This record gives sequence, C-alpha cells and structure tokens, in this order.
Amino acid sequence: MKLFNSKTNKNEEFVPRHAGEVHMYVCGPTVYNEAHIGNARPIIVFDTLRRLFEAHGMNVVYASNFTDVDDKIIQKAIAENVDEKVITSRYIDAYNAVRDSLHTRPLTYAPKVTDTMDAIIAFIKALEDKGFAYNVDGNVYFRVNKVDNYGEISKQNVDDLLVGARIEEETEKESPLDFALWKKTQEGIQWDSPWGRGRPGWHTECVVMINDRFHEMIDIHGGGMDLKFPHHDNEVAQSKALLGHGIANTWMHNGMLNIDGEKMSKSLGNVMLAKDIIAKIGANATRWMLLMAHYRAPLNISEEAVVQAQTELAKVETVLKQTEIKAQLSGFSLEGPADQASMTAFFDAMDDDLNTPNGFMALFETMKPLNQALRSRTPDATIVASYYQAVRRQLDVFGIDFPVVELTQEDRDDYEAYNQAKAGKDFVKSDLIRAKLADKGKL
RNA sequence: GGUUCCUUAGCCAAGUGGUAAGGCAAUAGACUGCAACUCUGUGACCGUCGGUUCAAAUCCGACAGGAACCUCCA
Repeated sequence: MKLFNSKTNKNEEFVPRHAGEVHMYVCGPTVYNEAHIGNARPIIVFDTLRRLFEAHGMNVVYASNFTDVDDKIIQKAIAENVDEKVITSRYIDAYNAVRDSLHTRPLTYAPKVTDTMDAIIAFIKALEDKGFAYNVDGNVYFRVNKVDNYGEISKQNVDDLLVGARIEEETEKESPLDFALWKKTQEGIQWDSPWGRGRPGWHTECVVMINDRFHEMIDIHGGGMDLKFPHHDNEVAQSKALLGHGIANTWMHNGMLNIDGEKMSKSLGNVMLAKDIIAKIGANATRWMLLMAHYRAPLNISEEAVVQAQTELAKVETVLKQTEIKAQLSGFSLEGPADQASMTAFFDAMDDDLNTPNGFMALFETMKPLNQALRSRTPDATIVASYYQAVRRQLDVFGIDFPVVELTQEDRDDYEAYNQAKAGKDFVKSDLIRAKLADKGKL
C-alpha cells in the first residue's frame, strides 16, 4: 500500500512499525459546538482507511481525542452559566452520535484532555527541566529555536516565519514563534501546576495523549490540512525535544470542504451541521459524497453533489436488492468467494493513497457485469454470487451498507400473483401488486 | 507580504513522460404490456503563453484564476 506522506510530500510504500498492526491517531475536535460537515470528512476518510487496513487483514489501533479544555469552551460555559463539563459532555455526546450514525467502526481510544492532565503537566515540566520551555510569570512557552528542522510538516522555515510574523502585542515571549504550553488563567476551568493555576496549551495535549497510549512512535498521524501549521509542527517539536523522536512515520492530511464554492463559516451563514445532512440524506449518501473526491483534494458540497451521490448510491442499492430478490426467488445462494479480478482492481485503486474515486470506478465496473449476469436468461449462480460478493466487500470498505432484503412468504406470494397477472394480461392487477412490492421495498 | 498547494468535457472526478478512466446530466437505441431498473452507442485541442524532450495534461518558467496556513476552524 502506498500513502502520501505530508512529511516528505511523496507517495511512500506504507510499512507498519509492527507487522500486521497499524497504530493511528487522528486529531479530534474541540468540543464547544456541534460537528459540522467539515468535521465529518476526517471521520469518514480515516474510518475508510482503517476499514481498508482491516480488509487487508491488519489489526488497527485507532485513537482520536476530544479536546475538552479550550477558551471557546470556557466562554460558552460562562455564557450559559454552567460548568465546562456540561458543555463538553453535551458535545462529546453529539460528536459520538455523529460518528455512530456514519457507521464508523469504534475507536480504540478516545482520550480527553481532562483525563490526561497529570501526564500533560509532567510533560511540560520535563520540557522545562531540559531547557526547551521557559516560565514567564505563570505562562510557559516552548523555545522553538532549540529544535532542529522546525516546520518540517508544513514545510515552513523559521526565517520565513519570522519575516511573516506579526508584531505581537505580548512581549514576554523570547521569540514570536514560541508557543504556549501552559497558560495562566483567572477564569474558567483550571488546574494546579508547578507554575501556578492555569490550563495547558492545545499543542501539548495531542502529543501527550499519543505518548500516553502508544509509548512510542506511531504509524499514522492524521488530521485536516489546516492543522499542519502550527499544530502538527508544534507536536513534532515537543516530541523531538523530550522523547528524541518524531511522532509518526506517516502524516496524512485531508483537504478542506467548501459549501457552494465558498468556505464554510459562521459569518457566511453557510455552516452545515453533520447531523442535519446525515438526517436528510443518510449515512450512506454522506459517506459516498465525501469519498467522491480524493481525500487530499478540496471538496465542494452543493445540491448537485448531493443529488449525484444519491443517484449513484441508488444504483448500488438497486443491483444489490435485485440480486438478493432474484437469488431467493430462484433458490440459489449468494455465498462464495468474491470475483478476484474485481477485487484486485479495487484494491489497486484504494491501496494507491486511498484513491476512492478510482475505487468507485472499480465498483461501477463490478456492478456492470453483475447486472448483465443477473439479467441473462439463465443466470449462472456462481458468477452472480462472485460479483455480488465483490460489490458487498467493496462497499464495506467504503463503510456503505444496505440491509440484505429478506423475502417473506407474503412477498413470494405477491411475486407469484404478479407474474400470473402479467401472464394473464391483467395489467391493472399486476400494476397494483407491483406498486405494493415497491412500497415494501421488495421490488 | 511569506509558505504550501490546486486549475482536466455542462457538472463531479481519476490520470505524475508515450495515442485522455469512471460517474452524473444530455441524447439515440435495445429490453418491457406500459414504466422503472438494466444494457449498448454518442462527448475533451487537459487555465493561458513560452521552454525541455523523439514524445508533456504529466517536467521547467512566466502569467491569470482559486484554496489552505502564517490569527489555537477538520
């Protein structure tokens, strides 16, 4: 399998550090709001990657955090006059509900910052002891010029950053590039620390949560493109400073998502909540739509994109349903091995840096012979089953699932009556039965 | 201003040196009692202008347009 590594800007052969096992971490949300459709992209992309690894028989340890300490959370808690926990648990639940409704496989670990606080404080203290951090009146900053190759993930170099740095109003930092590890706070949730009461900076949380769970370098670190700088560069800088190694062999970043060609933002009033779109078009169509483009490319959401996803998905549903119905009426089994050529084409596409558009092509090129085999005068059950299995297995990697249609005795009787009415040219009756079968979703 | 990246048919979207995948929409036909479904056929001077090469959508340069980040938004 090849994956594009943001660290090297190259497609690289992916070799896990431990044979047969993939350790991956994806930056999770700050839980101060409902998940929007943009948040759904990394959820879907990395769940699909995980499914692909599992389809190859690998074991995946998948961690993704909840950032439940943040200014925005504190502000919201103050605005609603409640404890931060009320806010964070509300949106953690909402986020989990979105994950579940998108048919994602369960996370192995979903750590929270508040549950990792001791380790975070110890980590910052160790950075300070080694001279990588300094305390200014209760605020602790990371000394960026102490690490080599800062900016390796985003391909920024320190000189350019210094040139582009804005004049900062706060002058207590040694360098404008230094970032906060610990912030002195007067309001909101806070903890005791060697530097006084305060709360941790965002960049330390992820690196500690990763180290806390994996205790070594991991295989894949994922997240949105927008997190490359400064977040991921800062994670790497801290890890190198204290642990002497980077964080992940492979860094993967998903592209951003636009609505009708514009960035999604509150000021434009075009924020689409994930739960709303899932409720409207369903998990299958949502996943299909977000996987239509390659994960690194920008993706535009529009009414047309929704319609296209729904149309294409309907074709998949139709062929599955018709195959299942025909198999049951004809009394043959759909069990058996998947068509080998089709699966090879599919994995060739997907193993090439998760090329889902080409994966869909392989799926379409499997559906075509399935339709042909299904409609031949004397369907070959083995051939039908092999294409059917291929379609099902490919859909499973995409995380798209349709329940298997089970014909009841009444359904079988309806089919019998339908065919008889047609044979007797009683089209009024046959149309009625056909409509009934269609209503039941059994046509 | 700096960094990184993108620009392929009406639309979505693959393709990273060797005669431009796939899908949606459109259209013609086959199948059907009619329809739906399905199958078959029909579409691209690859943003513009230069350059390298026997050969470029693919490499290099310029220009135009767009995006992300540099302001703790995936």
